[in-house]
Amino acid sequence: MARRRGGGNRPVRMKDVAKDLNVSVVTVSKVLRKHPDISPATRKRVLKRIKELDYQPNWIARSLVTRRTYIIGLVVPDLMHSFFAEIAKAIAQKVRPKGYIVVIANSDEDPKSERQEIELLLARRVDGMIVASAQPPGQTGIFKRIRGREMPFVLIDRLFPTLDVSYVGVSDEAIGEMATEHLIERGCQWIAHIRGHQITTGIGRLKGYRSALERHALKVPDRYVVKGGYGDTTGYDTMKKLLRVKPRPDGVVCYNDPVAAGAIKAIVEAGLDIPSDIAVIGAGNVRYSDLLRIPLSTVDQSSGLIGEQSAELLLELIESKRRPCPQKILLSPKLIVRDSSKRDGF
Amino acid sequence: MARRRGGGNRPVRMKDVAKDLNVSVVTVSKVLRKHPDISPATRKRVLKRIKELDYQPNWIARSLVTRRTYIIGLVVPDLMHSFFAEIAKAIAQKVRPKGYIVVIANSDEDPKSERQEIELLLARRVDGMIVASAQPPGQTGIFKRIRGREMPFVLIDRLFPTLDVSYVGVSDEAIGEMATEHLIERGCQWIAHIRGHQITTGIGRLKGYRSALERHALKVPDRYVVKGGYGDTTGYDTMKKLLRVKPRPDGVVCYNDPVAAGAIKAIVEAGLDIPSDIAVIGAGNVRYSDLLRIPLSTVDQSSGLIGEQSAELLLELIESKRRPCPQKILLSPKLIVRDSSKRDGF
DNA sequence: GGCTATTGAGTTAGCGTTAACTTTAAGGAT
DNA sequence: ATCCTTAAAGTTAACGCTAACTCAATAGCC
Repeated sequence: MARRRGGGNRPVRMKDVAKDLNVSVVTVSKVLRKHPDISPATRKRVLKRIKELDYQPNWIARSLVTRRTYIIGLVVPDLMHSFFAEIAKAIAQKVRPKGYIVVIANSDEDPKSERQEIELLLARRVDGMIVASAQPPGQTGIFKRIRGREMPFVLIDRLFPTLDVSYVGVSDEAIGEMATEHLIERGCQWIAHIRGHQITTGIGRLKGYRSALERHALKVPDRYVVKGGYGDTTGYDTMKKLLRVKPRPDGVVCYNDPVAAGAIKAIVEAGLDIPSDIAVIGAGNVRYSDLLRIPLSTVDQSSGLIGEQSAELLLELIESKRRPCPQKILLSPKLIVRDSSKRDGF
Repeated sequence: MARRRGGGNRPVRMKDVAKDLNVSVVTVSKVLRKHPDISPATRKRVLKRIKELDYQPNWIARSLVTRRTYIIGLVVPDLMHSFFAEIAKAIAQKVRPKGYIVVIANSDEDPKSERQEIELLLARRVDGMIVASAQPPGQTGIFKRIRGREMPFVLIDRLFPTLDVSYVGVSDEAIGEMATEHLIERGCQWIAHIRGHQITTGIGRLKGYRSALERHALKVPDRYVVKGGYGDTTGYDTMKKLLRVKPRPDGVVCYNDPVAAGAIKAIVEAGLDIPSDIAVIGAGNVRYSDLLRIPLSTVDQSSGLIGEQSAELLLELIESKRRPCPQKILLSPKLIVRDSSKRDGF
């Protein structure tokens, strides 16, 4: 009994292509998959008919059989941060030629919401995932769950050292060190640090900040290190607090560029000059960083490269039969000096 | 004959849940779909077993039967423009509770690449699409194709007036008018305009710019209107050209904020003061706009609202049996005055 | 008590494709 | 002529799920 829902003209199926050609569905399927079975003559006939009917293979049906969705999940903490937007773009560009599409999930820096997003992607049976995680350092449960499902995945930006998984990012310690080192060279003595939350990147950069100070035998009390968030508003608020610390800081290493942008606003509003009173440096080399009130010195994390490399790694994990060993790729940060730190050294 | 590929422990299926419970697969399916057939007792037993086995329904198989993918395609010209990133975020947030995921495709402002992305989404049989199109005004072929496929879709940001489709955005003419009007009020006489390319938004804003000038009986020669691109670099270059126009413009209406940011850079580099020498206004109220070198006046396009509304519209199109009529929603722009235009009027 | 609803299941038949196997016909070697 | 190989198809049975239908048992009614 023909059972046909909805009145509309349904999409063309292989069956339709095969019918007037007097070939079987399998023949059409084989043509599409470039199976060597088919003779050039038949292939040509089939291809012609496919074009005539504007046939497009049904990915869903195909997925059901092959167990491949050709969907890649990307989980980021904040798509509006151009750092992640650029990564997303690079990933999509990299995987597109191979037929993959990218689903982007936002966690809003919330560990729980991130876990939900990941669960959803698991349920959707994506072929692999790339995750910039907002989980606190110890919390690796969700990653173990991903691995339990035998789902290929690559972590980016935020490293979980105890976990043996593929990773692409820059060394956060190097970032913190490079930024701090730069301010020291520029003659800053009382260098403050607006740090991120308890996630790995925040800790790494703090560590780098400390080790740079130590190497130069600079003693800076703990009150110069304050917790900020990830955005400009928190950067603004935190900087205001820092301005009351005595002696006043003459340099600030910010967790990232948005925070730095907020900090700059606070400093300018206080009537102070950047960089002569206070030098500022951020991280991430966010778009517009050089268009800010005071062009912002920053440490570049080469987001495009992170996207590309992670996509490459993931594709390898997905497409190779024998799962390759997890690989950790550490890219090196790059110092970009703009006005916000351009002051004479000693 | 059992035919089982790959050694691994395959995901749990309905069959597995049903087996030791002595119920049929359909019963399990009905429980999951909240079908009223099932008694509370059976439902409970099934739910318990589902949890025990950590069963997750297979979306692919479900899609094949229901002809619904619960995937929504979003096509934007540039994900790195925070205007679009915010829209993307808002859309994802809106549709997530209903079980949809969002696939983001970047067209890079290239009409051809946009068409390819749309074709891909069609082939993937997404449930609906939201498109901020980069097609030139006349080119509506691709939209007709989408409609031919009976695929629900909503245009955003860029309107194609000749097309009878759903749309959400702000009136570009209103944007251009509001921005220009503002500069006139602030006493600018020689107001230049850096316009976008030949896409609808560019034309609309130009029109608004012209009608505002007209209403105030201001005669501004055509050489004050120059074509820019969409980004800061082109804004920078174009502004440099504008600075050589005599008499020098004392106000610039920029196509969008990135262009304005570039223009600001050029003006400042030329040793001129903003806003006393030249007032600048952009459009889009991009993140960081108030953190720019000179905090940028702008016309807000309420990107979040665009995302929300378009998602709502699309869901209606998808979920209602009888396709509702195309609806055009025009949001009103909002003037945001910051330093770049804060000068005394006449 | 016989007849008709109602409840709570189960049966059957796909959805559109592919993997694995089978078939047919032609060609070549012996 | 017989056997074996190969090329070029076709057949069959899933993939995991749901829609539509069927069925049995209980309940309700006069």
